[in-house]
Amino acid sequence: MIDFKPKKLPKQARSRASFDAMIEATAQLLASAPYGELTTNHIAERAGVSIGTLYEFFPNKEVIVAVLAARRMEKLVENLQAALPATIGMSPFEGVAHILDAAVSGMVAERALYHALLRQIPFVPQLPEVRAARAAQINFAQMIRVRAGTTLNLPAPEDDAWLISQMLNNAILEIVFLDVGEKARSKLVTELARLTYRMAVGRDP
Amino acid sequence: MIDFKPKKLPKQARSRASFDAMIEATAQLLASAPYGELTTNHIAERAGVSIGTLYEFFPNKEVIVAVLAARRMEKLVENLQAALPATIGMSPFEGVAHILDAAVSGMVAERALYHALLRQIPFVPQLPEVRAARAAQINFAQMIRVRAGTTLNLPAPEDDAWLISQMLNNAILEIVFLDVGEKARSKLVTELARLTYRMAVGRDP
Amino acid sequence: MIDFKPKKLPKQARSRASFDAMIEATAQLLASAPYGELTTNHIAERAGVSIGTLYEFFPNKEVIVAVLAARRMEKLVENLQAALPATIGMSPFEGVAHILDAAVSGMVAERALYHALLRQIPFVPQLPEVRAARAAQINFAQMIRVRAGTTLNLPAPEDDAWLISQMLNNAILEIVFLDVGEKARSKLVTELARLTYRMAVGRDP
Amino acid sequence: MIDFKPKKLPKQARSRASFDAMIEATAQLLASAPYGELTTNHIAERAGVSIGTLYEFFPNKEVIVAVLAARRMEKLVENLQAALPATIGMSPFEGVAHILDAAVSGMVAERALYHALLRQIPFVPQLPEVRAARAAQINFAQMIRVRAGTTLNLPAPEDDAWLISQMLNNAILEIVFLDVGEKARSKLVTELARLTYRMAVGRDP
DNA sequence: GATGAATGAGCATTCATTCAT
DNA sequence: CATGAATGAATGCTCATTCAT
Repeated sequence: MIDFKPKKLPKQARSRASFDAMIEATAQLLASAPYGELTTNHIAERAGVSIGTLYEFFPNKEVIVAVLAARRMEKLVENLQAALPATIGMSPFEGVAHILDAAVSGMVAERALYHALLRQIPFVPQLPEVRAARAAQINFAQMIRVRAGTTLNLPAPEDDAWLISQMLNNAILEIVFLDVGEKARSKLVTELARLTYRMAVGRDP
Repeated sequence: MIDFKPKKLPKQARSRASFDAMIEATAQLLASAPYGELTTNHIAERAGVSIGTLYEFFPNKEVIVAVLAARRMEKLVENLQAALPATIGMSPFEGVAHILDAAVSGMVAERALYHALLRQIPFVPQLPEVRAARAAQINFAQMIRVRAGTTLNLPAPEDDAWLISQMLNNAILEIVFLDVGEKARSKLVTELARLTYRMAVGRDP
Repeated sequence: MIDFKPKKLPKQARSRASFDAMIEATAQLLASAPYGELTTNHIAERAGVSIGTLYEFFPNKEVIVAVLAARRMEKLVENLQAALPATIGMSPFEGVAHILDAAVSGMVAERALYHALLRQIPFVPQLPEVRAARAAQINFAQMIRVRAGTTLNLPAPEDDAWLISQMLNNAILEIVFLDVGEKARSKLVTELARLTYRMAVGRDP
Repeated sequence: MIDFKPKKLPKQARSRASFDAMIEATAQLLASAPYGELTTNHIAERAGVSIGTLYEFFPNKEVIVAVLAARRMEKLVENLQAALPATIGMSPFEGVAHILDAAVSGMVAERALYHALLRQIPFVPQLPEVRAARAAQINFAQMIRVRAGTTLNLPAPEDDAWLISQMLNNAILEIVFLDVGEKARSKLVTELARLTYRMAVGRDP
């Protein structure tokens, strides 16, 4: 397996700035052109560093993308964890909606980037950070159980859980990728929560 | 927008054979290596024609891929239409399961190809034939109404239909991409049908 | 082991010209600058072909050099074989001198090239054609036996033969590399023949 | 001509250590990979100093190699001079063998390094220290005259001396480069001495 | 003295595409 | 219709060297 780790981590302030500039340059480029057009020279140019500097920090192009993906995913997970406490007093349905909204909100601002990252780059979905984020997003059982009194009703728990998590992950992405206003998106999230509740419990909330 | 049409369509038998050979060579190559490694020279070589001949038929690489995608998607739609009559006497739940199974079965044999096509190539999901196939696959309302007596129960019909279709499309793909045996896949399809029924009707079948 | 074979051999006249142009461009460049400064782009430019054409024929830089070395070495062997018949009526001493002269004469015109090839490029001495040429050059026993009546007098035949062949090969090269006139070089060749006779027979011719 | 001198010579103990570390790091690297793969960054890393420090002492890469070559050659000359006294009571043949053995023994332990230095690096053979070492090694006349009573018998003294010295130098190197045991090498040295005696005197010792 | 981040010219190599035959 | 030699812009990456700290 390939090791998706940077060559060296920046220690000094100057390095840190260059490192971040390269990551963010990559984010910008991926948001505006397909992965196939991403080149290390463009990244360096956009970041305002020389190509040599880029290779001081990253052993190859894939690692830059991997680090970028990992960063965004970690931020996403933090968002979700930050959103959890607020669900304490909510009904299961409201709780799910709240979490889904957090996931969607965390990505809409960089729709194009997430599309490139998660739908065009072969190795990104395999990255541990990406898998962790998917897992965090779709622990719907936990979301629904937050409010006691509601029992899950899954005839084939393993399969159902896997299917629902796949569907939620993809639905979240599709909602994110959609080019609509804030309000329409919000409505979709609410409906997604209701459909999720139906899938999990077998009746309307 | 780019025009994803071949330069000229083959009329004579010999041309037809070359044309098909190139399309199928592309399918083989995409099934065994990521899109980024697909080259026109390899396609021509694998197809047993010269690179010059390739450019007689196709204006550029993207069009070959687009034609391949369109072909596969059209075949998929035909599969689905062929599966419809058999659902006449079935319950809604059985009908949905039958259609979903037809969709999955139509793709498993070329899992890797469909993965490359639908998850790695930026422009493929936008192709009209691909959109048509998605639409055909997920007209779940039609599937369920096939059997009279069951009423759909969608509080926000537009949004719910869109969401369910997205989830079904992606779930079908995830099931296809999964590396498991025939039996496990079949069980997943059945469960997917149940979850779909729950989403659409609000209770178990 | 690496395969030092060209990608494809030129068949048509046009190809042949390009192929030869690249080999000879390499010879010119190696004659005027050390191996470390040899670049494929320079070779292509000097040969008047594009860099793409170069890689049509050669899989990498080393192979071009290997083909060049093989060509020169084969020519050298032909030279030696052509020089053999003339030694028939000669004394052993004269015969050796004649062969050595053929070897030296075959290289002086491209002194610098042979220096780069045989003294600076790690893999060249291992090439089969180079080894064959060394073997052909120094079969001194055969040279001396050409004239009957003279018996070799080697106390440790194996070691002595190896040592004499090494010394002859290197002496030939040193004479070739020397920047002196035709006459001085010729005198050195004659003396080398005498010393060789002494080594092999143990007395003056 | 390029000046193969270090920028500044180390005066203090600490500098001295760094200087030596860099030279010896270069020796190690050259012994394990061809000259083309030698980089200043690797030298600094292996020596445990920063790349900046390297350029405090050496103006460029070539000079490091030149200093290394000079060091080794000077050591070789010292070896030879140390070996001379022992030849006083020997026969000419024994004396030559003794000196040749000293030359060979001085290099075998670092075969690969001497090969890189003397056969792969364009400028090394031109260095004054290298030329001096070659001269010291092959003053065979002196070796043979050490023992009175033997007269050299060289018809063309100048040419013969030059030729014999070239042949000896190269034969020594070939024996050094050879991958054989101590015993076989020793036998070759003895035979080389005999052949040398034959060349110089015209008969067996 | 010493450091090491930064540089950028330059290298080997690829590949979509053209066009003379 | 078909060929395949030829193109050359562009890519990922290296490494000798500099210079602000």
